Amino acid sequence: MPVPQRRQAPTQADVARVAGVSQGAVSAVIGGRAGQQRITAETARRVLDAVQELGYVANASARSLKGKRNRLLGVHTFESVFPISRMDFYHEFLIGIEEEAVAEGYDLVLFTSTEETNGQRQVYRGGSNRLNIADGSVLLGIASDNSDLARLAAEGYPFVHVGRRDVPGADIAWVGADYGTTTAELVGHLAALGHRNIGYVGDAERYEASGDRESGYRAGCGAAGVTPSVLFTRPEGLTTEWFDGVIGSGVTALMMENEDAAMRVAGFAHSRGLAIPQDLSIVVLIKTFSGPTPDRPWSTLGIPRNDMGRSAVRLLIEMIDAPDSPPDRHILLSCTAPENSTIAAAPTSR
Amino acid sequence: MPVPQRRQAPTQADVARVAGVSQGAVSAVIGGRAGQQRITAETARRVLDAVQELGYVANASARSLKGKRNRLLGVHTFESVFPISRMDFYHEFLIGIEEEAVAEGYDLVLFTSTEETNGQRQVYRGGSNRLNIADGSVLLGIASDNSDLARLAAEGYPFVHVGRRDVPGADIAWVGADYGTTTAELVGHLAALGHRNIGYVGDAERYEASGDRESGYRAGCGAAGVTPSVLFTRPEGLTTEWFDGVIGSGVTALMMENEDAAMRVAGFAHSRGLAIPQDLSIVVLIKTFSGPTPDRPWSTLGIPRNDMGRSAVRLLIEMIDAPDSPPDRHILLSCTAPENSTIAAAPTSR
DNA sequence: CCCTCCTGCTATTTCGTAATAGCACCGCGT
DNA sequence: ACGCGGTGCTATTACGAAATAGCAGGAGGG
Repeated sequence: MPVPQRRQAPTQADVARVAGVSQGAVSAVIGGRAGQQRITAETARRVLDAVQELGYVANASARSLKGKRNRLLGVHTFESVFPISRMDFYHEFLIGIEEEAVAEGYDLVLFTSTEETNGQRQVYRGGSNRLNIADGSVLLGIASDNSDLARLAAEGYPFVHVGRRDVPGADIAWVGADYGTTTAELVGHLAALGHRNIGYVGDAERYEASGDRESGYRAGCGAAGVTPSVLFTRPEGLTTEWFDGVIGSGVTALMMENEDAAMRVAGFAHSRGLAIPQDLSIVVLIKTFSGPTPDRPWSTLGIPRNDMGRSAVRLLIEMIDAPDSPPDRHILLSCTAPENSTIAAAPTSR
Repeated sequence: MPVPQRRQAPTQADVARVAGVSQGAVSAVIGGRAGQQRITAETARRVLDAVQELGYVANASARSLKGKRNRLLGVHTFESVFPISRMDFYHEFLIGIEEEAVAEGYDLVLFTSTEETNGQRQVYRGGSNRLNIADGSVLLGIASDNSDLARLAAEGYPFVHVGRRDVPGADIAWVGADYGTTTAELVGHLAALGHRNIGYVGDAERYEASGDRESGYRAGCGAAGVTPSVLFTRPEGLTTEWFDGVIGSGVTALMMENEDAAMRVAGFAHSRGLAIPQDLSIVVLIKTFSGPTPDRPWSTLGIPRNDMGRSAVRLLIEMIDAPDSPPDRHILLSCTAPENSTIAAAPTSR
C-alpha cells in the first residue's frame, strides 16, 4: 500500500480540485449536512473518491477555530501531576477525569508550565493566565491560594474544583466528597459497637473538608448520645502524656484526620501493650501517610475519587455548553464506609 | 470593582479596541517582533496594559492554523493513559515526560479524544488529525498499525516514538531501551555463573524490541561460546512435555520474554521438585505479567522508563526548534542489569 | 517649496473549514 | 414565450493570529 508522499496534508481545496467541485461542496459532503445543502449522489461519490485517493483528514485546528472552542479541557494541579509520593492521592482522580474526557471526546491539557522553582504551581503566572487555552479546567489539589480562584471566577472562566471549596464572594463550582454524612454514620457505627467515649483528633490546619468531618463527628455524637471530644494538633504535638491521658479518660475509639498522627498513636499503643483494635479502635478519616504502606490497612473513609473526577468533567462540560443556565454547581458524592480492619467492639473492661 | 464578565475569550481585536490601535499592532507587540515592525514604547505599553486588563491569551487553534507554536506537547497513547492494568507500564514514562515538560516550560496535551469504541486509539480518527494542535507529540504504546506513523512522518509532523520503531520508508524518531546489549551481557553473566545451556523463550508476536532481545541473546551466546536455543510461542503453548524435554536436554537457565510464560514455567518446576533459582535460573526480559505481584520478584531487565520519557521530550523539542538540522533522531538508553533474585550459579549436577 | 526617505502604524491577505448568500439552469404552468 | 419555483451547485464570508504590503505624516535635503 503506497503512502502518499505529500509534504503537507491535503486540504478540502485539494479534494475539490481532484473531484472537480468547489471547496464548499466538499465541506458539505464530508459534513454530511444534506439537509441544508443539496448534493447529488454522483457528486458525493466523486468527492468521497477524491477523499479516499488523497487520504484527506480534516484539520482539527481549523475546525475548532470555526467552532470557537478548542475541545480542550485543562487539568491544573497545585502540585506536579505524577509525583510518586502523591500518586495514590491524585492518580485515581486523573483516571476518572480521563475516562470522562474520552467519553465526551475532549482532549486534556496538563498545565505543567506553571510550576515555580519551589515546585508550587499557580494559575496566574507573570500576570497571564495560561488556562485560557482550554475551554475550561478542572482544578486539583489543596495548596492553592483563594485569590487565584476568586479571580478566575470573576473573569467568568469555566472551572470546577475537585474537593469542596468555599471562597467568600465567589460562587465556585466544585465536586466534593460527603465526609460529613459518612463520618456521622461512622460515629453511630462505633456507638453501636459499644463505644461510649470516642475521641476526635483533627489537623491543626483546617480546610473545608476537615470542617465537614468535624461537624459530621459532632452530629454523629449528638445522634448517638455521646459527648464529643475534639483536639486539633500536628502529629508532633501528640505526646505520650497526651496518650496516657486519653486512655485514662476511658476513650476506646479515636477518629483521626491524619494518617501520620495515627501511626504515632499506634506506636504509643504498642509501647503501652494495647492492641489495635481489640483495646483501641482507630479510624483514619483521610489517608495522608507519606511513608510505606502499613501491614494492616487502616479503617478509613473511602473517597470516591474516580467518580469525583468523572463528575467534575461532566459538570465542567455542562458549564461550557450552557454558561447561562448553570446546573447545580456543587456536587457531593457519598464516601464508602470503612472496613473493620482497625475497628472492633469496645473492650468490656480495661 | 466592575467584574469583566468574559463569556468568551478576548481576541486581539478586543485588545486593539481597548488600546486604540489595530489588530496587527497588537500582534506585533505580543509577538515581540520589533525587528520587522516598528512600534513605539508608548503604544506597546498601551497594548500590554489592555492585554493585562482583558486577560488576553492567544487562541491555540488559530495559532496552529497559522503554523505557529503553542508550547504544547502532545502525548498520544495507543491505549488509555491511566488504565489500572497498564499503570506500571506507562506511569513511569509519563512521569519522565511530565518532569521534562515542566523543566522546558511546555504544557502537555493528552490526546484522549481519539479513542474508538473498542478502546483502541489512533492518530487519524473521525476523519481528522487532532495532533496538529500541539507543536509536536510523544507517541507511546504498541501501535496497531504502522501506516498512521508513516503518514504522520510524511506530513512532516514532529513526533518521537517511545520504544524503537522501524517503519519502512519513513525515518521515525524514537527513544528505545537497549535490550540487545543488556541481554548479551546477561548471557555472559549466566555463562560466568557456570551455565552452559541457556534457553530462550520468545513471544510468538515479534516487535522491534523483541527482535533486539533475541539478537542480543544470540550475540551473547556467540561471545560466551554457548549454543543458542530459541523457541517462539504463546504462554499456552508451553506444556509439561516441553518443560521435561528442556530440562532433560540439560538447560540450567531460561531467558523469557514473557512474564506469564515464566509463571507457567515456575509452576512446572514446582511440580517437578525443581527449585528456582538453585536448579533453574530464570530471567524475565520484560515484565508483562497481568496478575498480582509474585512473592519473589523475577530477575528482570530494568527499563529506564523515566529517562526514556525525559529523553523523548528533549529530542522532540530539539526537532521542533530545529526542523531542518535534525539531531540524532534515534536514542538507545541502557537497561539496568537484573538483580540476582531468580538467578543463581548453575547446579553442579542434576 | 517640493521631493524623498524614514517612521509608525493600518489594511489586507493567509491558513483550512463551515455556513450562508446567491446564481445559473431546468422543468412546468399559463 | 414568459415567469416561477425548485435544484444543485459556486462564491463569499467568518473564525483568530500573523505576515506583508502599503499609506499617512514628519523630517530633512536640495
